[in-house]
Amino acid sequence: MPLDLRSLEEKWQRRWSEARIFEADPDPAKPKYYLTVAYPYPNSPQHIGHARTYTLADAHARYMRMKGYNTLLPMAFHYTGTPILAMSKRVAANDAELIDVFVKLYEVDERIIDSFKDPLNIAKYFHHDIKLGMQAMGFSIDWRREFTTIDPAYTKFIEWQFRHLLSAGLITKGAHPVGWCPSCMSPVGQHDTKGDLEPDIVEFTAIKFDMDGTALPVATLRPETVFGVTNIWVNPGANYVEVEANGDRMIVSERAVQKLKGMMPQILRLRDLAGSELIGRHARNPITGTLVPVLPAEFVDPNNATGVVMSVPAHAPYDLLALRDLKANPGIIRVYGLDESEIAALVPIPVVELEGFSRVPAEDAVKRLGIRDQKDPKGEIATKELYQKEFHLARMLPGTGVYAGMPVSKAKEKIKQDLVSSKRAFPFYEIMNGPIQCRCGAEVTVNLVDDQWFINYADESWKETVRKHLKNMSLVPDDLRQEFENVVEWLKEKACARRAGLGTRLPWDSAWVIESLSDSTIYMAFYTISKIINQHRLDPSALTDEVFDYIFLGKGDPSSLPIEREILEAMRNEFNYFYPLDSRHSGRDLVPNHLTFFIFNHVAIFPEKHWPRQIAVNGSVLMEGKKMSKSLGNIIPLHKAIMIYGADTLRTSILFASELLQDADFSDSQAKSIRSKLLEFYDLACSYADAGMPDFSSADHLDKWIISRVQRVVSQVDSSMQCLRMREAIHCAFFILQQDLQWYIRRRADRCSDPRTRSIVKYVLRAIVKMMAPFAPHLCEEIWEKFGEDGFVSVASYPETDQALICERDEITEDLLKSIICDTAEIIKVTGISPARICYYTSPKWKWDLYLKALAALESGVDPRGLIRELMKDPEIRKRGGEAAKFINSICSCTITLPKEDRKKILRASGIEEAAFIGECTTFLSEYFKCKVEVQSADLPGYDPNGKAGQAAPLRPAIYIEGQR
RNA sequence: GCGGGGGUCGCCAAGUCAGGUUAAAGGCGCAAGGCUUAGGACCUUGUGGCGAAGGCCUUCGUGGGUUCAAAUCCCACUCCCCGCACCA
Repeated sequence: MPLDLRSLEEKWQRRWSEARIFEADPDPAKPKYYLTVAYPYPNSPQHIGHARTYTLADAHARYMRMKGYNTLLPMAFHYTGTPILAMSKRVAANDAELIDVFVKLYEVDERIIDSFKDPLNIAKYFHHDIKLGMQAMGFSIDWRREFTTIDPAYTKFIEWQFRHLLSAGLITKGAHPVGWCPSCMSPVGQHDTKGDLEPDIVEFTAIKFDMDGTALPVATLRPETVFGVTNIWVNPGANYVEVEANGDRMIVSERAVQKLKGMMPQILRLRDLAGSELIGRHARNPITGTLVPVLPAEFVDPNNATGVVMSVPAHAPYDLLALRDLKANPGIIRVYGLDESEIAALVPIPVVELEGFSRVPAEDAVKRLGIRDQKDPKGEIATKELYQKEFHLARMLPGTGVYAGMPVSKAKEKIKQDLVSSKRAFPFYEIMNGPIQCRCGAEVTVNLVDDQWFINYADESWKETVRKHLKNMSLVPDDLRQEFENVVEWLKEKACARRAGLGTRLPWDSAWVIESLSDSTIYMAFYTISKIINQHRLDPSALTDEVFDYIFLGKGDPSSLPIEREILEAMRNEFNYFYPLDSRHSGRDLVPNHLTFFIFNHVAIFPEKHWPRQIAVNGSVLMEGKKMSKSLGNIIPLHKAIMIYGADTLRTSILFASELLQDADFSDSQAKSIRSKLLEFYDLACSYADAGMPDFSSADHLDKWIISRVQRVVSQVDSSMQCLRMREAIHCAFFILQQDLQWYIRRRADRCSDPRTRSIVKYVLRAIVKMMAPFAPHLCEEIWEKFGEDGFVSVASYPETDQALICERDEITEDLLKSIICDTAEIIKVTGISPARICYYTSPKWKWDLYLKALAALESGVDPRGLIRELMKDPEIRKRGGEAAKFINSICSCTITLPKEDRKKILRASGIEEAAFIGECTTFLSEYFKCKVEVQSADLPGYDPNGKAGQAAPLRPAIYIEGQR
């Protein structure tokens, strides 16, 4: 009858919970290990991708627990944010697409979907679902510490954190552009738009050219070229509007008026006018004072930015082309009554110099690409190319005042700042990937929020502290260090609050809700006290700043605080015991934000001794080689996957799929194979459950070999686990060691039921069970119990290597046997002989001497190039002449390529009694090849019809096979 | 553009930092044999090419170079993925 994995898993989950083995309390007698994983956002069920991070952390926790640490792994739920709110709005609006996702994909009962109009119900639903999944996966979590980020106590904690940041001067306020829905009157993120488009906001500089008291704001991405303006372009066929904005009069395109409303509080529409009305008028360049004409150009897009463009023909291909087109078209000049001579006099004014280009780089670009006129689509390419080259490589020319000589990349920022601060220009924001629609149907605009709160991650002294601490932190894997260092450098102000969503209100400005990446930076500290808050149902109002100051910082007088002294001290004690955090786990997508914020906030709030020690990061999960996505329909919800494969299989498969940072490819066939391997292992273990304790003193060669292998594997797996190389750990503990065990059993074919053999097999199995317990804990508990062991394997001690049980000589000889078999089999295969008699000739003594000499020489540092010469020095060898020279040649190449460890091993064994050993194996060998097997020493071979004995080398006996082809 | 990661023998994937355990682990798939009434599972073997003796040849994105020795070190090129923020 097949083993019912699910009920077995539930049984052990129940027993763990009853025995409370994963509940960790401070214990001064034991070293602690505290690790956390990023808590989930409950807006959808978790899937296999989420499971990877959690399984990794859990296996890590289980390993540390077995290593003797008082290990704490807590969990909470991140309710903060807007996506849940957005979903509830869509439910309220009866959005069929979303409801379909809930019902079909997430398998939510249709009857409760109506309750999802309340965002809290969505969060609670998936919170429950995710928690059940975590329990079904067997995660060793201390659930007494669970909380959500909208619990009043947590809210108090976040308020405390933010007041600290504020008083440390790390909170700033400023203007910030956001994607905005004018109909919903709220900011839009990716999840609020049709097609889940993230608005790509780009900042133009609108430079005000004065035209008789009314400004023409020319929008540009290249404000540094304002020195080279020859004219202004407007589209004669477009509609323009004169408006009053902040007391300024200006003329912009019809479409730009709407956009301006988001950026300026007061927009008054004065009059409409056609673009053509502007043609022929003149406006003054605010930086050079030059008066330039307004001219017509079709390439000007009234839907882009202000719809008014400055013309810099020296550096902008379109401007150059449009000017050329106009000059070549006297008809147009006449239609608008323009001054032909004035236009003829307009020539490019160079502003920057670019190596490899003439004074008018736009000319070069146009020529090289063979662009005809302003309608040619290649103009776009030329513009991009020139923009990039000039931005990175060009310098400002002497005619540009204080900016002369500056690289363009610097001058651009500087000029923009100067123009804006002197009110000669203003920033104009445009959505580059637009038009984007809000889910409500309205078109998304840009809104300039001018009272946005920021956490100032740009603060230089803060960064410096973070840099220093980062150097002391362990990063797993360390490959990520560079990336973290880069992120610390790039980080700027982070908008830390929004107008909507679930979460904690800013304590000093209740119109704002702290957003999710900002309220999740130091909550690992909160777990240490949430157990006590939950147990005592503490009144959140008692959690004052002073209380937190005392618990987390040791500040203030505890007797004056509004919490019972005993409870207060218990909280302080929990924190002091478990902090600092020993390891923080998360997916690699959180490196540029959460994980870095986590370091920043810790160093800002806590004293140095409580700064985090380690970050462990894992890659994501692919399904059958493809990225998981709703549209591909290849997202398997976790609870479904557990039903299909079982928790142990899932855990092992995910961790075995790839090493830490790589994306792990989950495949059905791989998982099924892991499951059958686990079941097979269970069967094997059960059949040895009643074996006795091994007696190492009576061990023979083969026993010593397998015992030695166990030591090697244990030591390898232990070090793999330490650096979270779980794939490697499973590989060695489960696959490699089991292969060795198979070999052992096969070699013992004749004496498999012998009690000594059985006790040795059980000894190996016991080690595998322990090493596999972090990965397949339920199955391992079951075996552990069958083995008659006391207690849970989950809290048993991790296996240790016993150096005294490593037997190098037995390892060498067993390897020798395997290589003999391999060689013999190859000869049989190639020659097609069906063997009747196999003779082995072991190496003569003089070859062994020479071999050891070669090894010793290499070990003492002799250059491989000089090895032959070194060996030839020996007079004994020279006496042997050609035979020796030939042998030396072959021995050199094989000793040089021998791994260092093996060289040492063979040297330490200083020779092997090969003939005696192979002699012991003849029964096995003749069984293996189903023929007669004999061994002779090549020193004096008795039977050697083909003269093979001369080929014998140390650990490489000569082989002679007789038989029919 | 800036930054990060990656291209390994059908697929997945170790190995690269510390060059020689490497024709290159392991898993999957495939094939043969064993077991079985059969299937599944399991065990053994094979899975670049050639080979009538354990060998030889070619191979780790491409092209060069360093070295007694290169998947690994250096240079150039090429292709793919991911992040760039207010959003979890």
